[in-house]
Amino acid sequence: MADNKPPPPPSSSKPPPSITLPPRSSIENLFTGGAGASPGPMTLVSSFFAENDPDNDCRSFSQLLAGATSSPAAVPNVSRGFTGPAESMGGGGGSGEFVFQQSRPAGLAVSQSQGMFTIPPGLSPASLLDSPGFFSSSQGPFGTSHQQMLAQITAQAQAQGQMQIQYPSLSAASASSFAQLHPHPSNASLQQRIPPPQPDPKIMKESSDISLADQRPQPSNFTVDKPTDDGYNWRKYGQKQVKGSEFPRSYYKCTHPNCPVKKKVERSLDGQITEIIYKGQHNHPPPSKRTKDTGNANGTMNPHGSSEFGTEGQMGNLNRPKEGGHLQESSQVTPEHVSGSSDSEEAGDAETKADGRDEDEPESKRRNIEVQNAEQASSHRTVTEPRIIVQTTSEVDLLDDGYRWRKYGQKVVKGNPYPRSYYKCTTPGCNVRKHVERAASDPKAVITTYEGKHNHDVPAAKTSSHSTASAASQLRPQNPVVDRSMADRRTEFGNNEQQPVALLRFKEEQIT
DNA sequence: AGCCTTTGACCTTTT
DNA sequence: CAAAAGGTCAAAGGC
Repeated sequence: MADNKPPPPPSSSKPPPSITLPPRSSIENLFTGGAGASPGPMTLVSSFFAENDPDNDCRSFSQLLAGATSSPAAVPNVSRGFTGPAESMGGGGGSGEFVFQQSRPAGLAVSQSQGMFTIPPGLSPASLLDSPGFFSSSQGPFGTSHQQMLAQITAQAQAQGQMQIQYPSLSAASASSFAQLHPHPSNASLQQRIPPPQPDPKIMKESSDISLADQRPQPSNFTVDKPTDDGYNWRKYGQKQVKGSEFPRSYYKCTHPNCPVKKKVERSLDGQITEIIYKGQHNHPPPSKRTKDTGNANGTMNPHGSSEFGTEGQMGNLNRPKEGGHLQESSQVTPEHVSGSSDSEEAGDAETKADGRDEDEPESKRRNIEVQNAEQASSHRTVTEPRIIVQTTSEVDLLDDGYRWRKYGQKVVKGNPYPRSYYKCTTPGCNVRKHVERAASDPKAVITTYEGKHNHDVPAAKTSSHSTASAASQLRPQNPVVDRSMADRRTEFGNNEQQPVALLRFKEEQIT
């Protein structure tokens, strides 16, 4: 503590960064709850989805997507965008319960206020990490993308001030693959930075049911000694057993003087990082010569990079000048995220306020917490609750969740030229379904809604592969839609030009 | 010597 | 207002 003295209690003064959805009327509507009360996670979700229209689910998503992706310009405000809603989110209104077919959004992992990214159990982290092709060709252009993605994710986390990355059960595999992919020190940084590949404990718990756990690779692969090694230097200042989690949570602070950034890391018993939550933004560049860190990353993957990205506005200066083109690219590519996510809680306080975000800080934070709690709570093994994932462009690859899907329907939703498609898990006995919808405004933006929980492991990769590729390939889904979207994204990445604004992906899972 | 981790206690926030 | 949970402090010890 002495090191940095974060202003007052972090929690109180810092507003949670939020991922933002562009302030769209529709979105607002969604959130408009009415009551001003701070919405609980559920409420949040409910609000999120609540709509009058019977089709609302669809529309909501579409709208959301539209809002999210539609105007890049909007993106920058995203964070704030949510703010509005957040306030209005009150929930109440609708509170209603959002009913998505049978599912109820219970645990919403949306980080509206904070930027929380949750990768639902069904989703393979691998997908995250790997993009079809990306991983396999880790060094190829796509590889870069992949890295960028990782960096972005991490960055967003930082940028947003608070990020939660959860990895689904699959993650293990992916993680391992990931590790394999990045055996080198330089890569190591990635691993460390992206400890994420590890399965979310919560999810794991939940999913343990799912059994993906079985597939978990040896933690050793991705287990990072220092979960915290993300390019910055951290000092552990506490550890505690958190109630909803069977795993202890460790608290880290950036050792850089005056840097308010904190990080909470949860690890499974085997040492795998199950969850990392960043708070605040670094107000300094990552230690270039991280002695400790293994290679940190060549700048390319700096996690901070992420922060940098994210913080662009705030930390713009710090932005990494050259993190290999990758970073820049990514940063460029995802300014939106950044901006959107950029809000950070602590670090960003001042900035945040400056942004205008503010005011709700406490609330937002609270909300964040709620959301998290909700997740945790929901994450119990009992059920998989629906999760909403907000992804940024870079995360597009996430669409690939590693499972095999068969399209069984398609429908055109009003207001959206793109049909949304219905898929069923092809595994016998598995009733999981998934709905994929593209944003009207941006076909690249895809909302995926999952229903049910897989009762089986992720199908092995059809093609085999090597380590690196393998993971990716394994996870790679065969979902056409996914592929398409991914393809699109890839294209984008390849071009580095498109910067999709924000890709929102909503995933919902429910246990029967 | 410096830095980091560990860990029990204390403080803050939430319910 | 009280209890519970989360988060932080700070001394002690290790590397």
